[in-house]
Amino acid sequence: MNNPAFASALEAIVLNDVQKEAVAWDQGPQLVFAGAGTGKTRVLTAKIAFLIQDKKIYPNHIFAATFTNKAAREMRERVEAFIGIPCEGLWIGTFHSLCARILRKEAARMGYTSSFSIYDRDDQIRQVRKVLKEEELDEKSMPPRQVLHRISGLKSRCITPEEYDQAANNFLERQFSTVYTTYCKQLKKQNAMDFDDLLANTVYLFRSHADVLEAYRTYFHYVLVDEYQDTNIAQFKLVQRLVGNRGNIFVVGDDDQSIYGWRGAHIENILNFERRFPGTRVCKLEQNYRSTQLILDFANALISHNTNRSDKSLWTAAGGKDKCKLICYRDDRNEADGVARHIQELNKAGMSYGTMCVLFRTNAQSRVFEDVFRRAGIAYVLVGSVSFYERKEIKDCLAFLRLLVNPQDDICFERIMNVPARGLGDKAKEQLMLLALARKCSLLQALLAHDADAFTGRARKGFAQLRELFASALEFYRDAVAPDAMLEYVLKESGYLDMYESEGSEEAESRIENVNELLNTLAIWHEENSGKGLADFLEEISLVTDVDKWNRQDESVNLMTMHCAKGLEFETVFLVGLEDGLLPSQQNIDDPAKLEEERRLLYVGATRAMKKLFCSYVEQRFRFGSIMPMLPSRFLDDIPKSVYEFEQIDLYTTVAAFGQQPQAKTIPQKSRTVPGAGAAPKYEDYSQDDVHYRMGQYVVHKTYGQGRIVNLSGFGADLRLTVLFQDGSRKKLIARLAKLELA
DNA sequence: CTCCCGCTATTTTTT
DNA sequence: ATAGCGGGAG
Repeated sequence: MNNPAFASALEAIVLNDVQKEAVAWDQGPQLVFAGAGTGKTRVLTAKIAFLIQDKKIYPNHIFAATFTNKAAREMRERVEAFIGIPCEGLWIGTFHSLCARILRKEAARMGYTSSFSIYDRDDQIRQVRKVLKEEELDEKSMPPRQVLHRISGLKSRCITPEEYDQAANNFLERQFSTVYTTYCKQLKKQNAMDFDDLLANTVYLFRSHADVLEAYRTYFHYVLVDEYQDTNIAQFKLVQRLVGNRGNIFVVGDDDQSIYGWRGAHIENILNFERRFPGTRVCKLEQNYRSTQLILDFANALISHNTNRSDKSLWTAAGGKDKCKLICYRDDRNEADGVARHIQELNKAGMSYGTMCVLFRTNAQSRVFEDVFRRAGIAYVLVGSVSFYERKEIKDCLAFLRLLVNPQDDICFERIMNVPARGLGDKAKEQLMLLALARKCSLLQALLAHDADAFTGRARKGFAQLRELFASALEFYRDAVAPDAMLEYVLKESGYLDMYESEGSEEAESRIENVNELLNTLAIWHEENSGKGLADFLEEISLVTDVDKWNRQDESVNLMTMHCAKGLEFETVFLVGLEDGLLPSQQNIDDPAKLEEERRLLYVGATRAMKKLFCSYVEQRFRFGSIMPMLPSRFLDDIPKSVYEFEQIDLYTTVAAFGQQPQAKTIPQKSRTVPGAGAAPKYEDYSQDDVHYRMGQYVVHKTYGQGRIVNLSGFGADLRLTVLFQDGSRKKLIARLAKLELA
């Protein structure tokens, strides 16, 4: 180490000897096994800072892949705080967003334009359906989801349709090969990539363009990868190409926390790292700074039953007094009641709701907890689940915007062609398809190129309307009209909002609200990103997940899946639904490798806990519309009884104890819950960055002027305010973004 | 072509 | 239980 300033800064963040060694080593490839809570982020931050300050590498020459955008953002902030200068140039993000960035730049080389669409699952399913129809294959014998899963598997291993076709040697494989080939061809024709393409195409780009690879390889002086155990083969190939034989690579991971095998993650990447990168220096971080020894005993006992792992064992210097609890409840409703009771007890003892978290295997399990918490007046945040951007009405709006950016996108076109209904059904679509085929262009382009005479029957009028709509919208787009104004115009002209307004149902009402929220978000985004365009907005939202937006809140209990919880920590954790068939999941119960992944998932859940860990299972559970008997998870057999306290909760005592709690007056709503917005507020005001909003509060907005808060919904990052402004207008604002001042 | 009824699968996890 | 889909009627 030759920079004294850095050396003292390094002292300041307090690293143990192993961590220090990991940071300061500079002789080639490095693999750091970082168990749960062993200060992985700290090491990674210090490493990047070390490269910049001590090794004098410019931030823009560093390529750092993290698992979520949130992690990337935090890492960037920490590095900046550490070295004291901004690092905008640092290439840090998820593999997907980093690849998208490269591909937008090099799109022409790959036969795309830089405004290519990114297809999400929903778009992919639609595309697969379309292919199956074209190839006259039955959806029953080839379920789109399964087809997609196989396609994704191939792409994540960088197996091209040509390569697959050559290896296909029976009827079924040949049949599938046609589907795969057509699917890829169509995506390309539509100037679209799916999530897997972002990775695979970057690999292909480097594979087929030596000059491009050379340029990037020279550009990036160092490659770092976080959560390396969850990388897939495409990501490995990408890293391998970028690094070449220079050995300038640093990866951090924990094979015990590999939980994404089902989406192509290749645990061998980390287990075979040393073989792939000769001369690797391996460090093992085993000192845990998060949990009590009692929690680690539980976790270690569990994970030691896995065979496919590198040997290690977490320990901590911290003591602890609370033994882990295992509780058996009668049914799922009881379980939620019991958890709620524990939460309220802890809360009374001075622990804020935000320090607690309920973790489950499947999203569907959140329902009961939401119900019970709402009634008990416990504020909660549901992370994940159906995200805002996956809602039907939002996808419709976005489809329209995406079409303006990429008019080749037939999937988007078909989605909104007849929404609201304008008499354009399958027949009409066929007419248009023929025209598109003849001109070798997309559906939208075909529509724009023909006047009404080209169509017959009812389609005539419908297409004329649609054409008008797009012609003016495209003009707006070319003139760079503000995106929110543009969308607003479209929604009005197309009658999209009228469609829901005339419906009058509660559901339609909430859809309109959501659309308004999108308009708001769009307006705010536009205001904050004046240099950027619609295409940037679309990319941002397509690669952002719910966890990325999650912010720790003091006043709400967190609800999420165990997958979502990776990388997070909470003082108290409730692991619920530990039953055979749920965890481990029924579909993974017979495959030893998959079973190990399920065990790791439970391990990840348990190691989120800092002080208290409550585990529970039930005797019967409401599933698939009926009550099913359940047995405790087989994983619980792995754990010696001495490690936890067992308790059997009798139905009647639970109900009695819980019945004494004051019931909230609110009528339980059966309508869908907006993430984080459905909880009945327990307190009147919400704190957010030290700003307290409450009903009736007078506020000042930068553009709308003075107004009064007339409604509050959601929590934390999702806190929404309805403000009645002086000019009489009523706006729904996202508190986090609106930057209101208190009047 | 659209609407409505009844059938079906869905619940694994996500960039 | 429920959303989403296919099939049949209007």
